[in-house]
Amino acid sequence: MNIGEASKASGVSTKMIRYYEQIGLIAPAHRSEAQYRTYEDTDIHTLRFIRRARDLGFSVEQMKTLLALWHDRARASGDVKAIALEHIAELDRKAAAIAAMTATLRHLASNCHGDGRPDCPILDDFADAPPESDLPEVSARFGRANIG
Amino acid sequence: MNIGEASKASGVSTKMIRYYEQIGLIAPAHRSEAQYRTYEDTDIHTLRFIRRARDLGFSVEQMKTLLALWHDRARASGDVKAIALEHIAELDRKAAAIAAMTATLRHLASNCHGDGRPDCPILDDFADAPPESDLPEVSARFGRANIG
DNA sequence: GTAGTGCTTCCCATCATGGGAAGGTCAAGG
DNA sequence: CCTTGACCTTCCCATGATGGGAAGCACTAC
Repeated sequence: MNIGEASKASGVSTKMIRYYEQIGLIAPAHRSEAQYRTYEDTDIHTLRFIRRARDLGFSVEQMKTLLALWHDRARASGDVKAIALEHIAELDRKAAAIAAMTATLRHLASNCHGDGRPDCPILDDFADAPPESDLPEVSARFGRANIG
Repeated sequence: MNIGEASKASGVSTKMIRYYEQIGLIAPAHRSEAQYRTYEDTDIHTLRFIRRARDLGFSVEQMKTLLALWHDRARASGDVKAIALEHIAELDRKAAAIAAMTATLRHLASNCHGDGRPDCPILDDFADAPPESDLPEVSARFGRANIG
């Protein structure tokens, strides 16, 4: 199976398959005589594993660990669960950051009549809200939310 | 006021102040004889505005528009509200994507006894879950969630 | 044998942010 | 007056995961 077929079968783009190989997430693919990468069913299985983990928001680093645990038949399920729980906690933190943003924005928007008049509480808030040091809020605790 | 003081007064790092100037989000600062950037209170006001918008998750492009509207005394509040609502919708989409991930992960983790035994439903799911085309789920609708 | 598709590698872009080097400037204290 | 240290300048590079695209082979179908 060439890389294009492997991509279709796994749902991982050819670009990403090559990238994952380059950074060592997956082993270098076998090559045909013409240096084409070739993939077996087991490789597709691995790629699907990666796809699934990626869809659940795991980073490449986490996937490296998960793949190692997957290949280690003697691993402790607690090790896997710990990674999952840590990731859940991280996602919860991001969700909380987003929720805080939307709550503030919804409040501001609800006070903005949103018609042709220039008066706008949203801009007023942006211009006059106290700097974050006054409120130990989300952005202070979690840093810049890289969710944009 | 030099850039360091402006940074402390606004909560925007010196690096980012220079960057915002470079990409045209803010006007080039006045310079001292020694080419040091100097800032007035009005500049700090603008930087705080940016800081606030950034903390609420707005992109640089959105901030550009918001700043333009802020400086336009004749703007319609509806224009501002539209941007805010669109941003809220985007944040809600991301929150939904995160919620879907955590729901799945929580379910998998709850079925994982998480002790020293190797049996692990989490890895089993990763290895055997059907490819995403079977389920028109979050990742398919919203693309790769860049929330990681 | 040629057209078209697929593969290869290599470089560049994203977005917002930080790190760090090399060198100029300023204020305080000896 | 000169040194020291803190500050400023510009320039380059890195992040993480992903895509775009070019130049050049390889393969397939007709």
